[in-house]
Amino acid sequence: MTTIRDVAEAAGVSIATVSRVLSKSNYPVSQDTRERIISAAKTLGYSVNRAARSLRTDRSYIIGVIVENFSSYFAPAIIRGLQDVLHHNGYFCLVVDIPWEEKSQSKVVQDLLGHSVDGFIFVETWSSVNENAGMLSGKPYGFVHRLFHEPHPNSVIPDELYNQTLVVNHLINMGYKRIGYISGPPNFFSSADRLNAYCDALTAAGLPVDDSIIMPGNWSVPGGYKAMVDILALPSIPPAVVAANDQMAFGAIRAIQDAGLRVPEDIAVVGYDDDEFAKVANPTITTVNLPLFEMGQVAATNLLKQLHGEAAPTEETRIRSRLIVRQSCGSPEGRHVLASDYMRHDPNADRPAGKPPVDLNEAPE
Amino acid sequence: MTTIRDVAEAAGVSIATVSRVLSKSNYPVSQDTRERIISAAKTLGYSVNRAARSLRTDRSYIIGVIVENFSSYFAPAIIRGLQDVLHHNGYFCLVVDIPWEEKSQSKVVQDLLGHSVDGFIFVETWSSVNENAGMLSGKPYGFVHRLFHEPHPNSVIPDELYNQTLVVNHLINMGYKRIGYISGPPNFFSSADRLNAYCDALTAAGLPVDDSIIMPGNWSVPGGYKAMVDILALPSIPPAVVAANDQMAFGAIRAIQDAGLRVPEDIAVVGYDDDEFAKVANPTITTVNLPLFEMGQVAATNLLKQLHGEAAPTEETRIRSRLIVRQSCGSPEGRHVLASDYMRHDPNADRPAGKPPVDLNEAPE
DNA sequence: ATGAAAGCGCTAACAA
DNA sequence: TTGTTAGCGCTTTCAT
Repeated sequence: MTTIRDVAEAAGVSIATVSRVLSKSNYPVSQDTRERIISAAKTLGYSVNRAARSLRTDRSYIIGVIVENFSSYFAPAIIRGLQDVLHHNGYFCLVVDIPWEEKSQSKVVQDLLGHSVDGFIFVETWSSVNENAGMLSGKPYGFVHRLFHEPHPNSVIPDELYNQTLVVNHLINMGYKRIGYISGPPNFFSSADRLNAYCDALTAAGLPVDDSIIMPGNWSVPGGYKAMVDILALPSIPPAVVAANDQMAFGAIRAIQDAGLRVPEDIAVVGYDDDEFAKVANPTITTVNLPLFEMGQVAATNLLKQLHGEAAPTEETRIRSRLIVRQSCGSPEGRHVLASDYMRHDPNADRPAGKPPVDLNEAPE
Repeated sequence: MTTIRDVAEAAGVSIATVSRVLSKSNYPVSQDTRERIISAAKTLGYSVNRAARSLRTDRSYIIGVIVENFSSYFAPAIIRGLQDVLHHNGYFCLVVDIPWEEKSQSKVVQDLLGHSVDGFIFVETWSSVNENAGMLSGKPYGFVHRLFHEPHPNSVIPDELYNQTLVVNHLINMGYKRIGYISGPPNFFSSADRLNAYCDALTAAGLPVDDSIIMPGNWSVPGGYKAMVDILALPSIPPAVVAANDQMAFGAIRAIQDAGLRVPEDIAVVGYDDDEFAKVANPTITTVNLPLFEMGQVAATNLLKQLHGEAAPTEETRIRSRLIVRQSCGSPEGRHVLASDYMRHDPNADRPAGKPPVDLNEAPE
């Protein structure tokens, strides 16, 4: 490995000067020497030894990211959002996937502190770190996609009220007067938020809230199926149903079809999340996307601000989504959005502009 | 932060002795002092400063994990497998999600080298690092789930031949004599492997290989749908079809049902991957799982061996899967496996033994 | 504007 | 078995 000494020698200056240039301190260095140093560093392929820098400055440019389970639907996109911001600011992420227990969590925090991480981000973590901020030894931290517990000022979550209103209003605007609801399980705060948004949207539109067409679900496909079966057994079936997530919408659609009815002609259905179920269901599901990537970006930005000395946020940050109109709601603009347009592993999705697309039927390179 | 000095003082010994104990060197230290040191470290909440250790030993206990896109279906499970092994051996992962370009890849490698990573693991990376191993400056490395290119001795991949044979043989054992095939796109090496396995399995069973019932697909739901439409247009429709992945099986099933036929009664269908499509399709899909977690574990184990001085593997490591019998093949043991048994975000999946299950309808804690 | 040198916390070579 | 000490590569204070 080439060190700062090699560069100094090559440029004919002292290591102090090299450090001043390469560590981007704003200490004055003459333009001439600066250029000599930079070019010497480049030709030698110099790259700073972070361990040495970290030892000296007590800053590592590493952020500890602690995740409950990043095989979850949510975590990978959130972490990509985090890294998108963090990498652009010179930080790396030590990502740790921890099991549920409290104990292993504090052990991981200890170990990360040993690595001199500059801060922590907790993704989807269920347990009570928020109450134990002390163990983070003063390092800044934040949460993304908190699922339970009280609101925490340092956390970034979806704007459930706004998002759910978006899709309920879409049905209202289409002229539906009776709209059923399949809710999430009660212990998730998002269940309550979404249900409230549904009720408020109806009320705001002058429509009555009818408890008998609000069915409890549990986020799952079969949960949606069962809830829909119950709705179909009602004396008067609502012509439109909002499911609190896409999986339940998927189950509900199947229940409707199994009963010999059509979606959206007989009953319109909408979901929430914009996950794969929404894209490949038949019909494809009108929904609202979960802004996971953006949530990660914002959480990272918040942390960066704290690292630059700003105060931590005093309120939760809520991120808004957008409506995605497909077939299941029956509205005209969604008719063309077929499942057959969807390819999950499309290597061309997210491809940076200007890059040649990958032809799935051609050998690469 | 407490340092080795504080511990030495508290235990009444020199820092060298503390280091000998706490760094787990096998240098002889009397049992008595050893215990005093350990207890002092514990009461002081001491945790080694990795930057200092790393600077001194040139080992960081950090592995650089470079991923093409870890929002993919494959990456998260692989990385969990990596971490499962790595964490148990005291290593952390610096996970970096890089865009497609060659240039950003070598920059990331540079930066990771600056962090003194002890090794590299490339997950799903498409570009040609394997040809540029030089830039890793001699650090050990390995690949997981290579998608293209020539075989690389340091890579861990699914045993495509074994796995595909597993599911084809299941159909053969059920008595099917004519079995169609929907293949993956030609540029993936797994497409060729799976197709070969299908042909070999038929031949081994004394069945003819009929090119007219082998249709090209492209991994996607609509690709499977279209391929199946073509099969259904044949003068003689095979009573069973193997799709090279679950998404295409999902599309094929829908095509069959749209044609007014039943799965599995009229046509049996099997897939490959055991992804969500296999679990929620109607009927649920008989398939073979992709051993992603295990692949991660094995790759990590291989790297660990190299770090301990063993030679790198001289052949690709191929990991075997297991057959998962569900409804779509019509075999009796799969009949009870309903989509309604499936909950994607089941917080109780993978829960360590002895841990209380999470009740989705109860508030946590 | 530049250089000399101290020292971050640790490990390991050498001394006792 | 234990202690003393050099030095890993870097940043930063103090001199010049």
